Amino acid sequence: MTVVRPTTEPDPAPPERLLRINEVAAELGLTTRSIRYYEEMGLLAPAARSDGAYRLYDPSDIERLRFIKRLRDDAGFSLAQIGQMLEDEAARVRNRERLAHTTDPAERRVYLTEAEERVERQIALLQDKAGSLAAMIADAEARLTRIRAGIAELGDDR
Amino acid sequence: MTVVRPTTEPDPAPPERLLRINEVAAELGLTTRSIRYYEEMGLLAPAARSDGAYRLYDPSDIERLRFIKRLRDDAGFSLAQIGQMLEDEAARVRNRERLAHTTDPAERRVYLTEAEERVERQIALLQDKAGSLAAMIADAEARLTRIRAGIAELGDDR
DNA sequence: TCTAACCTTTACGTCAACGTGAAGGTTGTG
DNA sequence: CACAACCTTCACGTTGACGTAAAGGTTAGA
Repeated sequence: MTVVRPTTEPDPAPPERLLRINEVAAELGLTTRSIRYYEEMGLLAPAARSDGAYRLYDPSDIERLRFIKRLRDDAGFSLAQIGQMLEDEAARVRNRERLAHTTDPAERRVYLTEAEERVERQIALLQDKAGSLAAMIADAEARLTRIRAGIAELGDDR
Repeated sequence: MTVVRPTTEPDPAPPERLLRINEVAAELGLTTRSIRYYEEMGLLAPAARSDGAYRLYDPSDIERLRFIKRLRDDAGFSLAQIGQMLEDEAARVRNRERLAHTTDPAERRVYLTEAEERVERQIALLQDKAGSLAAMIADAEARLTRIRAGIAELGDDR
């Protein structure tokens, strides 16, 4: 697999606009308070601050927040659990810095391998939850079967 | 007060012992406070009260509580959501009475059909949640694939 | 009948996950 | 440069889901 590297860099990258907290909140359907609270709890840190200390979020922050919201709303995890799933934020920031400032394959490999392990742990937790949900569905379906058997029985001895 | 053991009577009927709140709590791994709170919130009502107003729970109450606990712990539903899933408790009590006091197939059919509908709604809600969980797992697996592709890429161009 | 171990209701305390000001600084558009 | 519309950091309020203690009644065994 050979990736073609353009010899002259015409910067095809998008403008990479940083969003302020209210824009992020509106896009994700969160409140600014929640976002700040998640930061307090160590779930994320904005990519940057403006000169006047405004929080500025990059696309990966948005992704992270979207993931947090789904964990909270869809899976029903507590923020503490989510924090464990997202793992050490400080390590993430350090890794982001290192990845941005190095082209050394060895270092990049370290970052990516750590990320791989984190995602694997996430999947394990999600699958655990999905498993117990599946068990509940199976239970409910069994009850449904019993109820329908009762109805059929009534129908038989009419 | 000697308990008669009539050798002549095979006693096919189960003892149908009613449990007090602490016995129920111990068996289910809940606190008595939680059980009383669920009652306050309208999630269940004990089958009976003793002369001295002790709460007395029958097997179907235990089943219901076990279900509540699983919805709370495994699926992460709020008590309000659980209340919706369990639907109108008063209707359940009325139906229990009616089912106990009638052998009329038509009436029994009404009770069972209502139960069927309730269980079907429960299953729908659970499957909805399971669906979004599955989507999250798929997402995570996609990210995992991307990360592994990145690692492979590093391995290739060395 | 007495007593320990239950139970009752009432009521205030706690913790997570925010909501809601207050008091003031920042941005960018006219 | 004025000013509305953002943003900042406190800091206290609220809601859900209980914990915990108080003051007293109930049960069952010795």
